[in-house]
Amino acid sequence: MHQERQQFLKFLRDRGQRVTAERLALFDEVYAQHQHLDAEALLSAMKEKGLKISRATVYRNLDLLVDCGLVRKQRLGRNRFLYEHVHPGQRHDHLVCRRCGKVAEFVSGGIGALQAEICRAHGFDPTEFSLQISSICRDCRAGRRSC
Amino acid sequence: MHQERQQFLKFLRDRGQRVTAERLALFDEVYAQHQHLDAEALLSAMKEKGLKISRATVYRNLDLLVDCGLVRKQRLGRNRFLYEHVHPGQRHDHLVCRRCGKVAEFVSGGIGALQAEICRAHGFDPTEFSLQISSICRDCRAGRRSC
DNA sequence: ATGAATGCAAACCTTTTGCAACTAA
DNA sequence: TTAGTTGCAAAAGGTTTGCATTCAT
Repeated sequence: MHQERQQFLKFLRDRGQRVTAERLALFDEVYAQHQHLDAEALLSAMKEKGLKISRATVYRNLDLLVDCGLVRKQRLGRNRFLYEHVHPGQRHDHLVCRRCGKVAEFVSGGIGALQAEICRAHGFDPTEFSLQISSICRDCRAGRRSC
Repeated sequence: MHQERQQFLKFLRDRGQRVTAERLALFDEVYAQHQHLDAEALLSAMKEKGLKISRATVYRNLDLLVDCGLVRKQRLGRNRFLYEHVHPGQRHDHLVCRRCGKVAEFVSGGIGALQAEICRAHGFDPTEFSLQISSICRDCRAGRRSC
């Protein structure tokens, strides 16, 4: 995480962008959380801690963290983008419930190779893919409203 | 397609819903197209043909076709839902460019089995999944704006 | 000093919804 | 006749943007 912070600072310097309190606070918040987060959740978590940051700044800087390679941004669940900090080494993908939007993670070595192959066959970058499976979760199948 | 039309009519009758000109026209349009479509594209295609249908009716009846099992609805590309009519037998999945939203289709037997396994392991329905791989397409990698 | 970043509110885009008018059954 | 359907326009939900102000360098 210290290394990631360095990476972020270097990224900013290299592009002539500024190190602001808001950027550092957002970085910290993203690394403090270990689930998938949407921008709104991040914003209210920060406000609850008494940090002063606006919605626009959260959105703008999340995209900056994505450009920096520290954060993955994916359209998961129903309508929102979810963000998560990248875990070096261990890649995982997502299983999303089509009905309630619940997200589960899975790791599958086997699928990785097949995906890369498919990307290659269609001219897509085989190193930058992410995989998402949509289905119906147990709770929704059982008709529970809880999920 | 005649069979699908019958299926649709039966579906409506069974649920006590009505056969309207708009519903039939939308059905026809969805089956006339052989690409992924969003609601807006469908709407303007129909307007161009001189058909009278409103945006709200397009959205409402696309969901009806989904419920009927004739249409797949997926969040692809950047912001929109794309719809496609189901091809019986041959299932395919989608490769989406993260940058420009281009969608390619692929068929992979190998991945199907792995997916079902993953769904099962997490309590998700292994028969109703759909798979989506996001990556960067050739054109975007080349920095072309054309894509 | 000055160009970049922020906050605010308005704009945006896609999808959904309330309601009065219409129409299939 | 009457309950389901339509069209319109407004609302909703998430994200982006314009602009004046503030701030890092």
